[in-house]
Parts: sequence; C-alpha cells; structure tokens
Amino acid sequence: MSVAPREKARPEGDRLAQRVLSVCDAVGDYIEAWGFRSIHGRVWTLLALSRGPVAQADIADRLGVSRSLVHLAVTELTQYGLVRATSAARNAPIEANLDVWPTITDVIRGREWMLIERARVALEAALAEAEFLGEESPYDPERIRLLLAMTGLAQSVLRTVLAVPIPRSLEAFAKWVRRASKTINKLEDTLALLS
Amino acid sequence: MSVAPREKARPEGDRLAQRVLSVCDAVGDYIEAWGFRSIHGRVWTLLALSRGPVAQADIADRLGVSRSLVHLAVTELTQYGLVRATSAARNAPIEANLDVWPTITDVIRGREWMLIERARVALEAALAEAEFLGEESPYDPERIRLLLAMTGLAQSVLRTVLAVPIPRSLEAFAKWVRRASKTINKLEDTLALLS
DNA sequence: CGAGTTGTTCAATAGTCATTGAACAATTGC
DNA sequence: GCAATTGTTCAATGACTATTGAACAACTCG
Repeated sequence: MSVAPREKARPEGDRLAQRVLSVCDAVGDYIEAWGFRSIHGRVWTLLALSRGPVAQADIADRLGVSRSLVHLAVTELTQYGLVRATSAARNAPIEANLDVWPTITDVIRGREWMLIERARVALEAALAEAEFLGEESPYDPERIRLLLAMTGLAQSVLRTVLAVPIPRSLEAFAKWVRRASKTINKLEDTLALLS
Repeated sequence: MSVAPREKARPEGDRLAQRVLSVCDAVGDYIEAWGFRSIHGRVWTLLALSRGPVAQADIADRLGVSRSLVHLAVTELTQYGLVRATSAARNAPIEANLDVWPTITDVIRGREWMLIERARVALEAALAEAEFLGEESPYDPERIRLLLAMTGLAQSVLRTVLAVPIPRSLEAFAKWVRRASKTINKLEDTLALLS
C-alpha cells in the first residue's frame, strides 16, 4: 500500500472530485490487499462513478497518474471484462462494467481454486508417503488428514459461492445486490446450528 | 510468487520430506495471494504437519531458509496466535496452533472490515456532495448508491462469516470442519432461490 | 569452564514490480 | 495539411520488501 506517490501531483478539483478520489484510493487499497493492482481498482472506480464514458487522458488527469499507466490498466481491465471501450475507434472513451460478479467468480474458478487444488494434491501425495512409513516418520498422517479436511471445506465454500446465480442485466444486478444482503443475514441462523 | 530462491539450497531429504515441502510451498503461495507473507504459510504448514514441536534451527534447515527469516516469521506467527513456544525457555521448540479460525476472523474483523468501511465512508461523503450538486456533476448519485449497496452486501457477508461459531478444542474443530463441509453444500439450494 | 548450538538483531542485498518519461503513431479539429 | 491531442510501446527508474549474512547473546552439555 504505497500511498505516497498518489499524493504527489494530483489536481485540486472541486470537493466532489476530491471525495471521488478518496473512494478510488479506498477501493484501490482494498483490491491491493487481495493481491491485485491498486491502479485497477482506482481506474474502475473512477469509471464506475462517472456519468458517462471517459477518455484515457482524462482518467490520467483526474487520477494524477501517467497516461502509460492508465493505458496498461485499461487494457488489462478490458481483458478481465471489467471495462470496455464504447466503440471500436482507437481513442474511444472507456466505460465501466458495473456487473463485477462474473469477474469475481472467474478469479475464484481460476486463481483461488487452482491454489487450493495444488495444496490438496500435495497433501494427498504426502499422506500416501506418510502412511507408507510407520510411526517413526516425523510427520503425522492424522494431521495431514486434518489439513485435507480443511482444504475440502474451503473447496466446498468456493463451490457454494460459484453456485450463486448471476443476474444478467444491470438493473437485475442492483436489485439482486440489495436483496442478497438481507437474505445472507438469514443464513446466519443456519450456520449457527453448526456449533 | 518468487519461487526461485526456494529451490536454491534445499536439503535432499527422504521422499516424505519432499512432499511436505511441496505442501509448504503450496500453502505459502496461497496465503501470499491473500496479501500475507509466503514464509508464514510455509513455517506454519511445516509445524502443522510435524508430529511434535520443532526448534527454529530445525525449521530453517528443513525449509532451506536462514535462521533469521524463521525467527522473524515465528515471532509474527506467535503474535497472530498461529504458533506457540512449548515453554517460556528462550530456545523452546515451536508448535503450530491448528485452530486457525480465530485468526481468520481476526483478519476479517481488522483488515478486511476496515478497508471496506473506509470505502463506504468515502462513498457516503461523495454521495452527499453529488446530491448537493445537480445534474451537471460528472459523477452520478445513482451509481454511488449502487456501489454503496455493494459495500453493504460485502459487509453483510463478512458479518455472517464472523457469526460462525468457533469450536474450542482441537477435536471439536476437526469434527466441525468435516460436518461444515457437508452443511455448506446444502446452503447452495438456499442461495439458488435468489435468482 | 568452554566448545558448540541456538536464538536475536540489524544493516546490506537482491529481486520484484508499479510507475514514469520519452518517442512514436493515430486521430481530431481548425 | 498542420497543430494539438490522444493512444501505444518500451526501456529506465525508483521504491518497496523479502531474504540473507554477520555479529552478538543466551543456553546446553560434556
């Protein structure tokens, strides 16, 4: 979370612009904590809050970063499907895709699942070896099985998250977000039975 | 995920030791993707799989890293409550705390919540300003409200996760992990109703 | 004791990665 | 058509951070 460079040469706009930049920084820091680039969060947030599409040079100005950085971020965000050009023109202004759910599930399906699966496979291999050796081995099969159960639980959770239905239109997504918040609260009771 | 240094001077133990190191690397890479240090995951995993407590020098040998690094990792893991010395002695061997749930919830309560809350507060401030200005402002109050709904949803999810009861003993934890995996699968149906 | 081992500290290093600036290409508007 | 703006590429830089090595302290055990 290197904040210093961001406060260097940022334009002194109106108060709203300042508040929006605060949001961009907050989102940037957040997704940085999740192992992604802070600039991605900042660019997406700026576009998400803007009324219409914004040119790359404009984005760079408002965020106070170089055009090269904005360009890199935009191309990568486009690949993620989080952002799109409003036309095929080279200098078409960019708009945000507010439906981030498909991207989140993509990340889970890709990075997250792969990393857990790798641990699970390694644990299976270790378990086979540890069971082959007897009591003398410094590693405990019982403990390996516990870690295996934990990876299994993690994969169950991920599968559940992936099973959440994806609303297609933006309005449906907004509606879903509001309703899901309430429904999730009810799930607390179900989970509380697991004591 | 800098893998190179790890394959530098690692001891050629028996096959089981190699498999265990694979697990350590897998877990290390995993928690690194979550914004933590890879060495923490490797040290904890090694201890978690070991039958008994292990001396710091021994950990360093098995992982093929310096004692300084192990020492730093152990002190930090101790603060997190993920690892503990078996006595007050200076050179007491270290053992893993297998019940990682309290640490996970601590992270959620701390880092995760704080980051989202910061975004929410910034969004509220921006919303007030955007509503004050009228149609002419380049930022759309409606979009700010949508992002606010998304942070609200994220906080609901976090609250739900924090409400999961924590089993106290290790056996209870292991049992809970196995049962939770099944129960979580049933929750898919509930979530599927949210289309 | 005293040699060997282990824990602890810290300054130095080495590798990584976000970010920039400059140079060039494409596009727009006058 | 020409100036100004915008997008694109890439090598260079600057900052950060994990990791090490050396030096010292504490402990063990013969």
